Amino acid sequence: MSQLPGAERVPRLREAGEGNGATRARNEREILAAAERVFARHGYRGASVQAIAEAAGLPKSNVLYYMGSKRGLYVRLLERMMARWNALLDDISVEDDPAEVLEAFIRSKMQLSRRHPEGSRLFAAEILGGAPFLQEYLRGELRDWVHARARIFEQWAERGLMDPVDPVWLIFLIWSATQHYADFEAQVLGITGRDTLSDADVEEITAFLTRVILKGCGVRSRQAEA
Amino acid sequence: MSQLPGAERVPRLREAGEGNGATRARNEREILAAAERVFARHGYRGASVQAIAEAAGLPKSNVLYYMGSKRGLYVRLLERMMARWNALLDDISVEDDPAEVLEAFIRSKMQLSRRHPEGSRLFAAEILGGAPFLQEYLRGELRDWVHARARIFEQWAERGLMDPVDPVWLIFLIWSATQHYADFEAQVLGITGRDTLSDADVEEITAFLTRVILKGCGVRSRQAEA
DNA sequence: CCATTTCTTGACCAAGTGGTCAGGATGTTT
DNA sequence: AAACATCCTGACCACTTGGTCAAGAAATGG
Repeated sequence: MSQLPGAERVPRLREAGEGNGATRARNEREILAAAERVFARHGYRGASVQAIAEAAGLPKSNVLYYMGSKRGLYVRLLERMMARWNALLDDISVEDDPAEVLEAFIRSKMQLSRRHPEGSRLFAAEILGGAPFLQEYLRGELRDWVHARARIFEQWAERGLMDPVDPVWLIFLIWSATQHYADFEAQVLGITGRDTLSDADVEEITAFLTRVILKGCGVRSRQAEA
Repeated sequence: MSQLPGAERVPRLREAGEGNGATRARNEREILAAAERVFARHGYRGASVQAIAEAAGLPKSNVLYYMGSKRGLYVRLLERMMARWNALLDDISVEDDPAEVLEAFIRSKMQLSRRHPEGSRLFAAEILGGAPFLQEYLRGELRDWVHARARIFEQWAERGLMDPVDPVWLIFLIWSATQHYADFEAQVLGITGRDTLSDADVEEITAFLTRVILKGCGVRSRQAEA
């Protein structure tokens, strides 16, 4: 009795000339992208596998076939985002120029937010909810990452290349200011009355942030040490 | 058949000496507080009336009796938060001292995030999800609020009291930097290795932000105009 | 005292949840 | 063509969802 009408088989049309295992890759990509959107928008609890499946244009069972479970899918997305994160500003040294490094930091963080706004928001939603899946990462890897860079900022300050500001607060300042344009995009667009941020806008914001933050920290640019 | 055992009436104990209508007030307060926590943590979709009821220590039906619907409850919380928002930096003029005003702005925004972290996160979750309930507010009221203040910053710049930075980006910078400590609390605590931020921490952060941002914008303090 | 209004809450409902599974479709190898 | 592995998906399951409702409990007013 519970047979839906019109449920006869409609064979999935396949883009011409991809008989190989490319289907799997394409479907996975599609699912990950769709899931990133849905999780970012509604959080872990608020997202439904059904919604993700619809966004990816696949049946729910298929999504679960590829990804195993909702939780597994979510974790995989977080890991992908963390990998992008870790690639940021990976090698700096006391010998580098503070102005260059800080500008590169601001710029690359800004571009991460711009290139992966959904991933950025996914991460934000996870933290907002108390970081149930990322506790370990925050207290481990990321903490080390921060303190390694903080140490370098301190050494720069000691050498008189910038003001002796607290380097951890400085990192948070840069994170928050750049993250803002992904996470609060709806607010930024609403207030500025645009419907997207252009490349030129992003460039302008980057320049603004670089200028204010570098000046605010008294960074002396391109000078040899005494 | 579906009768749970142990479901006999357990009369709700009532705090001594509050026979009046104080019960209603107290229950409402309890529900709003619980709902703010749950919505902040899980977003609108991810929050369940059941979870809110449990957090408030009331049966689900009672929550719905007081609040009408999940949506109504959510909207009421948003409105409460917007009211707190609007009270911020309500009257400033070109005649005021930029340094004082900007510091007051940073300080009061910081304290809003500190005093109402759940409300802050609730707001963040709403924006993160594309601001489905706040579109109008963002494009109306809040936009006007921002542009009114932006105009004043511009006039200060014209009078040489600060650098000619884009005032809207400046407001976003202050918002994001302060908001960060509520919204990303889990991250801040994880990285700094604390389990709460003390008043002293907040004071230190406020001082840091004030110093960097004011210096970064070249704000000249307490000077009469030419 | 009774009458009326306001509160309170378990039972219930249709719809949606994450996840399983059987069985057919498709692809690959021989 | 036969054999085997992989892929795909509708039907189904137990459970949760937001919301309604009726029946009773308390408070209030005369």
